[in-house]
Amino acid sequence: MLQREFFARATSIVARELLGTILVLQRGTERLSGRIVETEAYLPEGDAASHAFRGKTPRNAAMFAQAGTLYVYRIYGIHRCINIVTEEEGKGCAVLIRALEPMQGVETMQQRRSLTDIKHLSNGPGKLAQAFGFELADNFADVCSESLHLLPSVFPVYADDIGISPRIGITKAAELPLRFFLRSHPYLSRQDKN
DNA sequence: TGAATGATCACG
DNA sequence: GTGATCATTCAT
Repeated sequence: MLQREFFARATSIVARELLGTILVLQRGTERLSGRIVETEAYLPEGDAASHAFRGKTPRNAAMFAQAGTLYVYRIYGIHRCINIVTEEEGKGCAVLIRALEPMQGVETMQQRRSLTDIKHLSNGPGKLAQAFGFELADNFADVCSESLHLLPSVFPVYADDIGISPRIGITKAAELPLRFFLRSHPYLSRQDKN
């Protein structure tokens, strides 16, 4: 599985290299997993779109923990989003996991999402958090652990396979190309031209 | 295109 | 204390 050193690097590098890796969550006897196909980088300095832009607060505290820490937050009063903390402890940066392709535990995901179409189970940050059952209680969880970790991509991911675009749903620093995705992948939160 | 839905944070 | 804002989703 991916070690902490993997996450303790420049955030945009981590965001890019997370594409194709497999998120594994063991809850009791059940294992859920999926292949990451879309991420966004939230940089440590000068990134006005980042929750950590104005420093540490109760909500974003996990972003200042060590690399490989899970940062879970509630958005729009309804949904949850999950991030993985990057770089050195205390810098305040992370990668948002925006979409993945379900692998193991599809039935559970279908129940949680109240729908059967696999393409719509986890093609968005709020959707994948719901499908995997991530809660605010999972904030600060260790992504380098038995019950929660990432496995290397089964297939090689070449530069040509990767698309880059501005991040979605933000109003500040909206032009920065910090969203990374597997080009033409059917499980993206939205389909891009390039 | 807009409603749902509520915590968070900056400001004073 | 107050109010604008929000790294979204879904139905209309």
